[in-house]
Amino acid sequence: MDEEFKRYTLPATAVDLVLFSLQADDIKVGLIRRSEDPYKGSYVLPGRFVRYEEKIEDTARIALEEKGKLDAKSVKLEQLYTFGQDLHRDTRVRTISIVYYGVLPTDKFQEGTLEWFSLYELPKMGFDHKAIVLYAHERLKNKVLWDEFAFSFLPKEFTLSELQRIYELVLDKELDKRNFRKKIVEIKGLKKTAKSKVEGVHRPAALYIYSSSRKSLI
Amino acid sequence: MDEEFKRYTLPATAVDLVLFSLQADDIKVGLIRRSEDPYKGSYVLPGRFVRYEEKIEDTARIALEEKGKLDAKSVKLEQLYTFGQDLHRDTRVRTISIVYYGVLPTDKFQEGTLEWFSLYELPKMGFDHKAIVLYAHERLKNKVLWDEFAFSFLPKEFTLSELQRIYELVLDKELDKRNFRKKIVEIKGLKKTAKSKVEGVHRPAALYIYSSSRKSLI
DNA sequence: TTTAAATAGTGTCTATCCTACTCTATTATC
DNA sequence: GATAATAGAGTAGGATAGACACTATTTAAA
Repeated sequence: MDEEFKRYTLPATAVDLVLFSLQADDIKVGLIRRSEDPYKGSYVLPGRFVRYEEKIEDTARIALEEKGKLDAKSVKLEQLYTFGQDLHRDTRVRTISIVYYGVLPTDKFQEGTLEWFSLYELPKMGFDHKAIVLYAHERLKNKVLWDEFAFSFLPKEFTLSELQRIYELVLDKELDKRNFRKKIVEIKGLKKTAKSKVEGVHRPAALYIYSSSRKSLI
Repeated sequence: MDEEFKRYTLPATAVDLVLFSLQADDIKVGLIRRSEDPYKGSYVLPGRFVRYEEKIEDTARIALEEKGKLDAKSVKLEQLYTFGQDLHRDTRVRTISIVYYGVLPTDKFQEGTLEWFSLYELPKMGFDHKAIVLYAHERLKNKVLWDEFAFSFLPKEFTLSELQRIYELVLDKELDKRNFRKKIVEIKGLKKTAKSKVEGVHRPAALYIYSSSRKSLI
C-alpha cells in the first residue's frame, strides 16, 4: 500500500457483535461463516462498518438486523471493548473494531443467518474473534453476577430452576439450590406470580418475574 | 455537507485521555484549553486522531507525550469506553472517540502543557468531555477497590496513610484507619520496608511496597 | 529539658453474611 | 398406587465487615 495513502487515510471503524443465547441447555454464540478470504470457511462475529453520521449504537443495531436477522428491540446490547490492533476484517483496509455484546432471549429466537455454537465448543474462527468471544464471556460472568443480564436470557416469566441454570451455564459452576433461591429472590427482588409451569412428570414450578434492584449475588 | 461525501466517507476516529493525578491533597484531571471554536476557551481532554496503521494504544501513548508532555512509560493507560454519538471534536468531521484513562504517579509529575483541575471542581468543558471525566471517575472508583490502581498514584514506596488518603479522595469517603490498615496489608499483600518517612513534627511512618495479589477491598 | 502538637500505629467485639447440608411435595405415567 | 423426576424449604457454624479509643514517636517551642 502506498505511503501517501497511509499518511492521509483514516482507519475504518466497524462494529462487531457477540451475541449470546440459551439453546438446548447451553450458552450459544451467534456467528457467520466467511465465504471469502481471508479466513474463508472460518467463523466470525457479525459486524458492519460505521457509516458517516451513524451513531455506533445504530451501527450495532443495523448489524443485528441485517447480519443476524434478529429483532433489535429484543436484544439489549452493551459495549464490550474497542480493539484497535491487528484486526483486519478486510485485508484491504485497516479496521478498528468496536465490539458490542448482548443476549437474545429464548422466546425471541428465530432462524436467521447466524449459526449458533456452544460457548464452550467454538469452531475455527477468523481474525482474533475467538479471543473476543472469550473476553465477552468474562464480561458476561460479571454482568450476570452484578447486573441484570441473567434475566435477558429468559422470557418475562421464568422459574427459579431456569434462572439458576443460566447462572450455572454462564459461570460454568454448579450452585447450591437452596442458597441460590434464598439469595436471588431477595437480592433481585423477584416476585412470584400466581401462575406455574408444568414441564415434565414432576411437580410444577412457580413462575417469577423480575422487577429491579441493585444488590449483588456471588 | 454534501450527501455524496457522507455516503462514502468514513467517520474519523480519535483517542482521548482522562489523566488523573494526586496534587495538593486532591485528585486532579489534566486538561487542555481550546484556543479555537467550537468551545473556544473551554477545556477538553487531550487527544489525537488515530492514524492509518497506528495501533490505538500507540495513538494514546503519542497523545500523552505530545499533548501532555508526559513520559508514556510512567502512565499505565486503560481503555475506558468508546463514544460514538455527538462527539464533534471538530465541526468539520464526524468523530468517534476512544477514551483511555490513567494515573500519573506523583513522583513522575512534570510541568507540561496540561492544566490540572480538581476532579471535584472541573472548569467549563467542551464537547461532552465533562461527562466523560465523571464516567472515568466511576471507573476509577471500581479500579481502586478491585484492582491495583491506587498504587499508581504513589511512588514505589509509600506510607499507609498516603495510601489511605488516595482511597478517601478517589472514593470521596472517609475510611476507618484501623480497618483500612488491617485489610489493605493483608489483601494487597503489602510489604513493610526497613525504611521510614519523616514528614513533620510527629512519629515517622513506615514505608511499604506493593507486590501483587488478587483479592478485593471494599 | 519539659511540654505540646501532630500523625503513626495497634485489637476486640458484635452483627451480618456465606456456605454446607437433606428431606418432603407435587405432578404424570405406567 | 407405585415410581420417577424436579420443586421447594431452614438451620447451624465459620468467616467477614464495621464500629470503636488509646499509646508511641517525633520535632519544635517554651
